[in-house]
Amino acid sequence: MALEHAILVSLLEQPGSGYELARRFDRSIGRFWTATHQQIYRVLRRMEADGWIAAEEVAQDGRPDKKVYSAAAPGRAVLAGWLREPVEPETVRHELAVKIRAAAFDDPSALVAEVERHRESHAALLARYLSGERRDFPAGAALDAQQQLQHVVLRGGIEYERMTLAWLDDVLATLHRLGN
Amino acid sequence: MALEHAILVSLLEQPGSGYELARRFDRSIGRFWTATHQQIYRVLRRMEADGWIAAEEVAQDGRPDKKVYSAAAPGRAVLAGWLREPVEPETVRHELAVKIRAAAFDDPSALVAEVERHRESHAALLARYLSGERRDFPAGAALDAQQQLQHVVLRGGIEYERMTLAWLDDVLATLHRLGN
DNA sequence: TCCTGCTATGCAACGAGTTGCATAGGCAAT
DNA sequence: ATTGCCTATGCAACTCGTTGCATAGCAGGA
Repeated sequence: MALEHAILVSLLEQPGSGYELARRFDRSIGRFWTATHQQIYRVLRRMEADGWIAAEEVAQDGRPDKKVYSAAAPGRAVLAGWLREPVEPETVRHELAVKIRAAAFDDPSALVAEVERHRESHAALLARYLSGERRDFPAGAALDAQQQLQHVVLRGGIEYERMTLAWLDDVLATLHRLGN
Repeated sequence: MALEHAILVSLLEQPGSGYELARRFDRSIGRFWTATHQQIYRVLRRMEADGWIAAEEVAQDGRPDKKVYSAAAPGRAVLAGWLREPVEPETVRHELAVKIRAAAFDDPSALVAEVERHRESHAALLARYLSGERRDFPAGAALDAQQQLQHVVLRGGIEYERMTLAWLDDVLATLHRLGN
C-alpha cells in the first residue's frame, strides 16, 4: 500500500484537510494515484495516530471546522525510507483492452461508440495538461527542483495521452476495417 | 469487477484449467489484466456455479488431474452484455510518479538506480513484444478478426513501452540535472 | 420556498485482492 | 538422498477499496 506515501507527498507540497486532499486526488494527483475520501480519512487518522503527520483544528465561518494536516518529521523519514525501496510491480487493469479482444466473439462495431467516447475524454485531458503546462511551466522560467520534478511527471502524462490518442485512432481504424 | 470478463475472453480464445489461466495471466493477458491464482480459482468456481462456463475433468499421468473450463452460452451472453456497457474509469496506481514527486523532499539522485532498473525492464518488455509481433503477425499475412484485434492491442503495448522508455530518459536527464 | 449542491467528516457493511500456508506426486540437479 | 522446482488446487485470515448512508450549515437558482 502506498496511499500513505502519496498523501505524505501531497502534504509536503501543501498542507491540507482530508477534504482538500480528496479533491487533490480527484484532480492533479489522481492522474497517477486515485483514492476516495473514505480511504483518505481512514489513512489520515492512522497516520496521525502513528505520528507521521500533525493535525491542527481550524475554525471556519460559514462552514464546518476542518483539521489541517501537515507532514511531521517521522513522516518525512518514512517517505525517505520508502524512496529507497524498489517500486512494487504495478497491477494493470486495462478494461478497454479486454473489451477489444472480447469484440472478436461478438460484433466489433458495438465498440466503436465507446472507443470514440474514450478518444474524446483523452483529447480533453491532453488539452487540460497542455494548458496546465503553459500556466505552471512557461518556457524559459527558472524552476526549482520540486517544479522540475512536477514538470517531468506532467510531461509523462502528456506523452501518455498523445500515445493513447494515436492508439485509439488505430483501434478505430481496425474496428472499421472489420465492420465491412 | 471485470475479472470474470477477462477470464471469459481468455477461455473463448482457448479453453484451459485454472492453473493454465493463471499462467496466461502472468504472461500475455497480464499485460492488461493481472490476477493471482487465488482470485482465478475463486472466480472460476463461481462462474461454473452460475453456468457461465463448463468444466471437464481431465486425468493426466505424472501430474494431478485438472479441470478444463470452457465458455458456455450464458457466459457468452454475459460477455456480449458487458461489451455494450461503458468502460468504468480505470484506477491509476503509478508508484514511480509518486516517488519522482517525493524526490523533491529528499535526494533526487537516490532515484536514479531505480529509474534505470525500470528502463531496462521496459526495454526488455518492448523487445519481447516486438519479437512476438514478428512471430504472430508477420507482414503481409492474412489475419482473421480475432488476430487483428489481438494485434491492435499488442501495438498499443508496443507504443506504450516506446513512450515509457522515452519518458524514463527524460526523467533520468532531469534527475541528473538536479544532481549537479 | 424548495431543491440542489458544496464543504467537511464519518460509520457500517460489503466485496475485491493479497499472503501464507497446505497437499501431493513427479522431475532434475546436487 | 536431499533439496528445490513444477503442476494443480484449495483454505483461512487479512487488508484494501468501494458503496451507501448520515450529519449539518450555508449558498444559489427555479
